[in-house]
Amino acid sequence: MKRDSKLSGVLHVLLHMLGMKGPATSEQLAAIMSTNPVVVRRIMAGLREQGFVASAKGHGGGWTIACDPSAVTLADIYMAVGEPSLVAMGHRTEMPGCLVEQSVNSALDGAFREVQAVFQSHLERIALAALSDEFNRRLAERGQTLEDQQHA
Amino acid sequence: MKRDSKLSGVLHVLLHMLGMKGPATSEQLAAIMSTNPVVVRRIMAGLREQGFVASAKGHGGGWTIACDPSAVTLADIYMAVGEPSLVAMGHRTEMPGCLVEQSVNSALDGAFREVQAVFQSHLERIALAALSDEFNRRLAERGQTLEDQQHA
DNA sequence: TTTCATGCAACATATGAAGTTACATGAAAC
DNA sequence: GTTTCATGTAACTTCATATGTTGCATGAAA
Repeated sequence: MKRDSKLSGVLHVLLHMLGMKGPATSEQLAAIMSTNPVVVRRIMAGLREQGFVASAKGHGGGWTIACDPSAVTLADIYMAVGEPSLVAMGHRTEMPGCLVEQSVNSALDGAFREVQAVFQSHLERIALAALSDEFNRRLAERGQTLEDQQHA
Repeated sequence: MKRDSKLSGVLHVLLHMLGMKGPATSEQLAAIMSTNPVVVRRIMAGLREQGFVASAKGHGGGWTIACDPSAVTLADIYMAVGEPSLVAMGHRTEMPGCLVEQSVNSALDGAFREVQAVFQSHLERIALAALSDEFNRRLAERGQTLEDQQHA
């Protein structure tokens, strides 16, 4: 299965934005993620709807953080990017008339539901600010500056 | 992402086999799963390697259960079909030189690892026989016979 | 009014699971 | 022993879908 990397991508972008002063354009963010500006806008649209970031058109426009990073968790971001399904496994048919398949599906669905709940509760425990702190710890460990990373 | 349904499919097949007397051909099992005999053989190959089923060529050949269903868990079957990744999410790049991405990846990987462990431990708690019992309970509830289901 | 930026729809590409075809191998029936 | 039936497997095709791309509309600042 092709894995969904929206959450990974948007977190990457957000952490970079936390280390920048002014607004960042989609083009700048796309360069950081090695992708296309349109992809950035697409992913950020969900965050804008939830008020985590703001966007501005025209000269000097771009994206800015519009929330308190210590009050927003990875679970919030996950939901903002559309809650892409964590689970890569599924059923052969979704409407089984076969009782065997019903038994199998209900057993597996139980596991899938548990797993999805564990995942979201794990993400709830991590604030954006905590991720940012973790990054700064790594930065200090290497003796690098923030600037070094904006172009990595 | 296209979801992997090997585990769901093979469990469906195994439960049907538990309710059959003689060997079942790939063609019969494929009919039950509404798929192609080759797909059945491909999935069953892993189970044969682990000794959970046996196969025989020629007249009267086919697949038979070769294990004690109460001693084999869904986790065993999951491993036998190749441990397809449970997680449908991933990273943008697997070898990030960027420290931001490293921080993001390590946070998400933590969640993914936890989730995968929870999943497998959930499966370990369900024996094949338990699934089969569950099926028979549903069957009785409906007042049907096993035969009805072999053709559903 | 020109330039820069987002907003968004429509289309293109790439990846991987599942389906399919073709043929080799080997066992039972005759 | 040869015909029939079944698995074993490689190679190829199909299909779903995440991501990438193009094109154009909208609106703000210079």
